[in-house]
Amino acid sequence: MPDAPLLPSDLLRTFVAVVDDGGMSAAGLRVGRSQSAVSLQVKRLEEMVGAALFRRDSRDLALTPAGDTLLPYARRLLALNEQALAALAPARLTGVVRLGVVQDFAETALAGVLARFAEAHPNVVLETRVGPSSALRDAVAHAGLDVCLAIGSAEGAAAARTVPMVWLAADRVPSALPVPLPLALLDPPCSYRRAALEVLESAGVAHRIAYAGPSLSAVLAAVRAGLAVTVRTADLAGRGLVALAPGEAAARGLPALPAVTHALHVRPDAGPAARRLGTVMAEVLAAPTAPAIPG
DNA sequence: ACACGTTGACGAATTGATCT
DNA sequence: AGATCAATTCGTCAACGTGT
Repeated sequence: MPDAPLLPSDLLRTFVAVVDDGGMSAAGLRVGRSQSAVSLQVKRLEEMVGAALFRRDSRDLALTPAGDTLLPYARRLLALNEQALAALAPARLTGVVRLGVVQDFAETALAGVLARFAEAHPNVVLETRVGPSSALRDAVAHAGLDVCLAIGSAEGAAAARTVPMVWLAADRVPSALPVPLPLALLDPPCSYRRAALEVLESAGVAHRIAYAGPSLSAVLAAVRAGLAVTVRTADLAGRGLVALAPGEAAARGLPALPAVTHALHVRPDAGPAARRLGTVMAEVLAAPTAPAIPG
């Protein structure tokens, strides 16, 4: 006994397109075939199933009972086809992706992004580097990195979002801060450092740099210890740190801060694995519940 | 006249049989 | 196993038929 014929996916896709679009000409536009090719494909499918699928009443195309029966199966087969391709897609990505992030991102959302990406794309090797925004952007521009998350201009970025800067202090911050205000800041170049110094100077608030260094962890440790306050984004709060609400900050004589832009840059000729990482990170940027991603 | 589907002619790509 | 060639498949284009 001969095997039953297999229904080709392209014929099923055309069949569904004719139903959904209400005609062969429109279906042809959708499936990228001429109208006559669509007509032939429908005819071929009808020959394979041994029944007419459409009733040709004048110019109206209506499904026959056989067409009605086939339609849900066709949709399920096409959906399964898509699912199979989607299931195989992660395994197909291979290669090395070089990612650069600023320290704040390394302290917060990076672990989650790396875990999520590694689970979905186990054959991709991720090389991650932490550095200042300007160096990261330069590296992407000169092919030293494939993807980077930096702060600053969103020009040319694959994705971006703006997040408010906040004053960070130790858990039990006193209602009256010391004068001059002790600050813990990263060494320049640092957008947060620049913003903090600018708003304090323009507001005429006396201040001194109590701690400065290249390590964000050390800056946060100094704040946690109550030695100083600093400026970052709210997602760094917790574990002994609080983000002061604008009212709380104003009550302590701290001036309002500007917002900061987080920008995702992807090398224009990056490979598919790097582009996929860029998509994952853009989703993190766009997610309303995701932690802020400071630079 | 126009829109839409069908049909026939033709060409390119693919498949399968055959040969070396 | 690889090369060759005829048969088959499937696409487009153009002409045609039909209904509005």
